[in-house]
Amino acid sequence: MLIGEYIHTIDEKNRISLPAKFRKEMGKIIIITPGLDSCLFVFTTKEWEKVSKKLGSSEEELSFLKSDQRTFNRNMFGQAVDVEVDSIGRILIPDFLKERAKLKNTGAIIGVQDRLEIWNDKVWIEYKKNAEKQAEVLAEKLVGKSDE
Amino acid sequence: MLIGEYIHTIDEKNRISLPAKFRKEMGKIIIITPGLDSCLFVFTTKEWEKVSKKLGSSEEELSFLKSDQRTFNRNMFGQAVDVEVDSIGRILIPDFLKERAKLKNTGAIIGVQDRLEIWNDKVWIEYKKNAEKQAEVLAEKLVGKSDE
DNA sequence: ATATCAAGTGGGAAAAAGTGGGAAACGTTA
DNA sequence: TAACGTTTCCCACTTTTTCCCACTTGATAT
Repeated sequence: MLIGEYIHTIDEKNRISLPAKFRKEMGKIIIITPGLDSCLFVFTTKEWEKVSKKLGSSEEELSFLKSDQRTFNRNMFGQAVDVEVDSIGRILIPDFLKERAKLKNTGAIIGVQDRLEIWNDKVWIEYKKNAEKQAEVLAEKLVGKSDE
Repeated sequence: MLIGEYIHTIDEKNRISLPAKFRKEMGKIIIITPGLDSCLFVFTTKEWEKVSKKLGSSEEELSFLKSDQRTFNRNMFGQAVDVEVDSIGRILIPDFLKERAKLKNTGAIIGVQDRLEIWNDKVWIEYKKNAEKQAEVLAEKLVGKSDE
């Protein structure tokens, strides 16, 4: 399971180190796509197959989505790239994806269960503040459940 | 069952000793996550599996399509970390969690049934005072009127 | 009281992770 | 085909993390 948060440098060649903890699980080839909330999603090839199957399959599943999410889904396929992790664990972020997520000299790499997300680190910090508040409510449910 | 309260040092390398009484039950790998009331939750891997399963990103649906789910998952997984207990019973608290719980040089480690909590010890002391008062009030309610 | 042991704390050295950059390989264009 | 810009590969430096050893303290037993 991919968990945790790391701030890493993006160098002049658009390379960023995959945190060592994630390398084994991510494997040699990864898929980067534009994500929701102006971050990038990073999938293993295996996870990507699942995702693209589900997104592509039934119209019903898509029907309840908002229009901007539909737009996102189209982009997701069109803008997806497969990238090879280099010998010391770095990946190359194409310019158009870098711009898309407004990435600059540093980025936050987040483990979210079975995908990674890459954020502009400042945007991430801001996002987190709000997420905390919302999460507290849900967390109470969680703790309650674990006692059953 | 994990019970009791201990105040331990957090050293310059962000290490804190797991109280000896907790070590056997916690095992070799533990999961730390943000908890309620700005403390940290510490789960055994087993307990964590339960918890993360209960959240159940439902298999049929892509969890990242819903905004609330994204927020929750980012907080839940992105702010969690798995840590190995070292050979003499210490764990390492990542900076982002240390900040989140406002931990300084010492922390309170509390056994709460099947998880631990790590608090800023001063905050913990304060919290306890209130908890005591509330307990008295709640006890009276329980004994007195059956509903409000 | 002293020796012993377990628990907690601190810190140095080795190893790993992260970062930067040069040079070879590739491809494109004039 | 030569010149130029990109990309890829590899090496080297720096920082961080991990591992291990040793000291301190407090409780227990003799």
